[in-house]
Order: sequence, then structure tokens, then C-alpha cells
Amino acid sequence: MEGYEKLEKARERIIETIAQNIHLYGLVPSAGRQYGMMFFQNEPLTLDDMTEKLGMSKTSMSTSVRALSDLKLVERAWKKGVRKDLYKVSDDWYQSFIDLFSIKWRRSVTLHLVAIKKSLAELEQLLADPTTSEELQEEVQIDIEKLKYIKNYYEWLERLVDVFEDQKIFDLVPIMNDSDNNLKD
Amino acid sequence: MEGYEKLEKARERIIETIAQNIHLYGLVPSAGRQYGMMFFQNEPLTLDDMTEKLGMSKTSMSTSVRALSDLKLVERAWKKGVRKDLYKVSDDWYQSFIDLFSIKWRRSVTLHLVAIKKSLAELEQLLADPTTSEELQEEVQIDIEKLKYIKNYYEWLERLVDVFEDQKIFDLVPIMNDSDNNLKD
DNA sequence: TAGTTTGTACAGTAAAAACTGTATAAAAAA
DNA sequence: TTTTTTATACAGTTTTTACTGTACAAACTA
Repeated sequence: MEGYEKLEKARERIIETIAQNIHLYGLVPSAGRQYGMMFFQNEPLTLDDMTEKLGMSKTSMSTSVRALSDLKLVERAWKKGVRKDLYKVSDDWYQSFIDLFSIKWRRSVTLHLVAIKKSLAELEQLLADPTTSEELQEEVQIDIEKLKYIKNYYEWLERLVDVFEDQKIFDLVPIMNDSDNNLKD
Repeated sequence: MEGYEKLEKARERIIETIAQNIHLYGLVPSAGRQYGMMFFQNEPLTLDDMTEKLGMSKTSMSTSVRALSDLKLVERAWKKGVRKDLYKVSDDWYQSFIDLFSIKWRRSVTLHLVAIKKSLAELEQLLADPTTSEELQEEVQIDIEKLKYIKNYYEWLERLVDVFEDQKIFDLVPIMNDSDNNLKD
């Protein structure tokens, strides 16, 4: 096998692994392939570059690069003289992981807490209502306990997201470079 | 509005929020609804119970309860005299979150590390090969640096999963119950 | 043993999501 | 200004995924 072929094969293996695991980011394999391809390019790419490299429509490239951008997996780049939009993969993967948390889980936590607080308030009121039968009161009381439990859980999750966001997680799980090796020069 | 109706509405809000966020677990809304419904039942349910409660086919209930079980969000239960399989939601949500990590991310990390090590070995070999042109050598060297970087990243992620799995995460982000409140009695 | 009951495999259908091509708006160049 | 370039909105198509009903195997009952 020829040298460039070997290089290409080594890259393809990584790209395909990314594609098959990107569902953890809520993205589909083709977006992962796009990300993986960009990872091995040493220059930012335009939508037309991606269309050519991946053999997919420009519309697809546009929508999936936006999905990747929303999760901060890729970012806009600039190069003088180039009018087209340019994109490159964010080179701090630790930060990308943290961003996933911030963006996806934070949002989920917030939605849950809003719902829980609202339902909890309604149930407390129902419990206090003198027209509520004793039988219903018991059921309501059980639900209130359940909601208090999951409220605590989501508050914990919120603090967990905080810990990622403010980088404290690196105190507990430090970054260790087995060689002095870093993409960011 | 009648009391039981109010209770039902308060529950529905929570169930629907779960359904809309369960994609973070890689599951579809209907599985989330199933989980949410089970959460408010104080007894384990059979597949037929679920069919009735959700108005969906037994086959669906079977496949989605299996998906929920695989992520350890629900578990088998037993009740004497009941021949049918019984399921209940796992009542430790903190553990469920940890299990998500263990199951989904651990697997992903492993797959990535296997691929990276393989590609890295191939590229090191290519670099050492005297028939490799200088131009190709340079490209290979760049890729090796990239792969070393992401190898470090996935090893970090692996340690992160460890920290969840062995509960050390609770040292950094402790569980705080604002009242002394716990589902597990 | 035969007769039920129960869970799931499988094939088919319905619904949803991914992807494409065209049309168009916004921005840049002339 | 008009012309050209670029990204994306949108409608239509293809592909994938979710869901259903039937059929059957395994487990239980009598």
C-alpha cells in the first residue's frame, strides 16, 4: 500500500469512530464525518470545500455545520481575501465537552426545575385545601415527596454543570499530557 | 377543577418535561413518557399495565422498557403471586446519571482509544519508513500530534468516567437535601 | 402430558428525519 | 446602480426510525 493511502486509512478510522459516536452529542453520523474530516484539515474550510470533500449537498453542509457550531464543536475562522464563510474545529476538546454540558444539560435542568416548582406549588396548595379528601391528600403527599427528591437531584445536576463550567472539574480530574503535547501550539 | 384532575395535571407536566428531555439519554419521547408514567406509580407495572396506561402496543412497551432497562433507568421487580414481568423506575436518580456515563461514555471512550492507538501505531511506522517522502513525513507528523492530543483527551474522559463510577464526584459536588427527604425511605 | 399465558422476533406500515435541488435574500464586486 | 457570489429557506424526495399486529417460542399451569 502506498504511503498517502496509509495516511488516509489511518484518518478514516478515526473519522468513522467519531461518526459512530457523535450521537452522544445529539448529532447524526454524517455531521460526525464532517467534523472528523475537518479535524484533519490544517486549514479552515468553506461550505464548498466540504461539499466537495464529502460529496454532499451544500444545503446539508450548511445545516450540519450550524448544528456543529451550536454545540461549539466548530467555529468560524477568517482568512484574508476569502469571502466565503470559513469553519474550523474548535481545538480545545476539553472545552467542547464542557460546552456540551453547559448547552444541553443546563437547558434540561432549567426546564425540569421550572416544571417541578410549578407542580410542587400546585400540590402544596391542593394539600392545604380543606375540600381535599383524606385519600387524595395521601396521594398528593406521596407525589410531593417524589418531586422534592427530583428537585434535589436537578439542583445537584445544576451544581455539577457549574463545576464543569467554571473548570473546577479539572481539580478532581486533571488534564495529564503524557508528552508535552497540545494542539494549541 | 376537581382535585384528582389537579393532581393529574401536575403529574402530566413533569412527565412531559421528562419526555422532552430524554433525548439526552438517547431515547425517544415515548420512552420518556413511559418512564415518567412509571415514576408516579407506586407499584411495579407489567407490560399490559403500560399498554393500558399509554395506549400503545405491547410490543412497543416491551422494546422501550428494554431500552430503559439497558440504561438502568428502570429495573425488574418482583411481587409474589404475579407471574408477569414487573418493572419499576430505579429510585436512585444520581446513580442513574452515573450509569448513563458508565454505559454510554465509557463505551465511546474505549472505541475511540482503540482506533486512535491503531492509527497512531500505523503512522509511527509510516514515519519511520525510509521510503516515505519528506513531504509525507511532515503530514504524518502533524497527524501524530493531533492523535496524541485526542488520545490524552479520551484518557481524561476515561478518568472522568472513573470518578463518576466510584462516586468520587460526590466529594466535589455533594448531594444536598434541603429537607431530609429520600425516595429510598 | 396438553393447554395457557407471556414476552419478543419479525414483517409490514406509519411517521419522522435526513438530505437534495431550486429559489431567493443578503452581501460583495464591478 | 447592476451583476455576481454566497448562504440558507423551503418544498419535495429518500432514507431511517418508531410503532403495530401477527406469529411463535419459552415458561408456567393443570
